[in-house]
Amino acid sequence: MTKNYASEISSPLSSSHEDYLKAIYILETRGEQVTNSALSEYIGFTPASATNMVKKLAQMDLVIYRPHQAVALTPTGRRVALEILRHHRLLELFLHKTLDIPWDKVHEEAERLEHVLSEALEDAIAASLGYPKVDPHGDPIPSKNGEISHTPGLPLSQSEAGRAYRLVRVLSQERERLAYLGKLGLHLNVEVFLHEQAPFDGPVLVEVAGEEHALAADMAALLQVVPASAE
Amino acid sequence: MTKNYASEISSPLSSSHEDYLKAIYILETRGEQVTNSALSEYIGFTPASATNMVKKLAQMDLVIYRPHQAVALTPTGRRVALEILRHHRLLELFLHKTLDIPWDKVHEEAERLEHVLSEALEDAIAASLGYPKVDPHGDPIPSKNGEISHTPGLPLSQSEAGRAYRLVRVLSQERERLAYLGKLGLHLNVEVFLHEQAPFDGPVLVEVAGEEHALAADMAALLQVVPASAE
DNA sequence: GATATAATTTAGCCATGACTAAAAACTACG
DNA sequence: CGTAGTTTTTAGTCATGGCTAAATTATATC
Repeated sequence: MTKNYASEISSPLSSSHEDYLKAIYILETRGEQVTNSALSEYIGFTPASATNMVKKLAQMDLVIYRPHQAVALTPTGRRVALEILRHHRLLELFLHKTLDIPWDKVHEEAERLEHVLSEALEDAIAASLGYPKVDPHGDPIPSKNGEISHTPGLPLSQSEAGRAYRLVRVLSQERERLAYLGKLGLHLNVEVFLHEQAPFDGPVLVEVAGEEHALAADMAALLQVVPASAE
Repeated sequence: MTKNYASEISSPLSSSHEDYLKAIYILETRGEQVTNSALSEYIGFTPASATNMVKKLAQMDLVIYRPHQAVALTPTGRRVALEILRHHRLLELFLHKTLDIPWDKVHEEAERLEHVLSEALEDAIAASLGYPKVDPHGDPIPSKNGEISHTPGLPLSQSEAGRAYRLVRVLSQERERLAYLGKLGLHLNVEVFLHEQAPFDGPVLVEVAGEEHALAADMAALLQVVPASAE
């Protein structure tokens, strides 16, 4: 299991370590405080287990932990998290483009593969895809040295009606949700026309590839779009 | 970690379980008795650890274990071993053909990936490669229902001099050895002309792509060839 | 067939990373 | 500002799968 972590890391990290760091990273980017309960709920283990692991990560200088406080990644911890995220998103795109795995299935596959991806394989995959910037859901792929771009786009639910947009990101990894969107033709980079946004968080009427569909408001909130005219 | 094991298997298997079963399978195919020491040496753990695991595998009806006797796979155990071997060899070929990973590096990569390959991914890979029969070293790929073919071919070291042969299999996974062979142009299916086999296990003089090379006898013994004229 | 040597197994230890249950510490409200 | 309720931590358990050291069993030789 060849790893690429910042050379500062002494002990090798298990998949568990990596999963926790990735989870903390993702929760951090949501802007919320990474409380113990948020973390434990996200990773699907008990709060006691989360505390336990967080303390270990703190000993390795991957997170900053003060009892009863929100956890935070250290720079090194963030590097590790971003490397795993890079693995994950490169794998998602690779599986999608090279093996035609549908976008609603790539997440769970990548979830397991990301921990056993060598440096060499990561590079080969990135090269074979032409050093891509986003995965099949529009999530940005961190660069090899831990930089990550901000994807532009606003929620469809907050966009002006009567205009055309391009779908640039879907903020969900849920299989059923993605499968549903896919069936409507709502793939990445597809053009959608926003007919109407019903008030009081009512359904959103969109047209995709000539067909009209009504989307639940919270579904539309997950669809990040840019005006279709833009570039 | 979606698994494909014969439905008879109750508890899920860890990578360790799978590694042991694969090791036992490989040792069995070598014809030798799978003693505890042979097994422990092959997998690189202590004999005590091997005994321990073999007893667990016996409880799961994956191997037959009688103290102080050679271990043997049960039909179910063989199915599991063959499935992992299928994963391994499909992955080797996939990495080699799709990502241009050299044949001397694919083994160690596949070694980690084979345990986290889902059924769906296995199928997708097999399909994308056109349901191949052998991996980049000429090792046969077990079929989905656990059949495995016998590769024809005889050791180059035992072949008649003055004739042309085609390399159909290399019986080694050692990185350096494979890298060396690759440098000489000795890849799978390449044509070689056997000039001379020096007596008393002396070097073997071969011609590959116009160049002549002297191979150590034990190296030549690992090269399985068929007469070049054959089909 | 006794005994030396080699192989195998047993017994017991350790780290990992999950868990439950109970204790402790925060928060918020009356 | 004290107490109820929630969150977090602690303490201790368990299974896993390595390990070492010691006991046992097989084997092989005289």
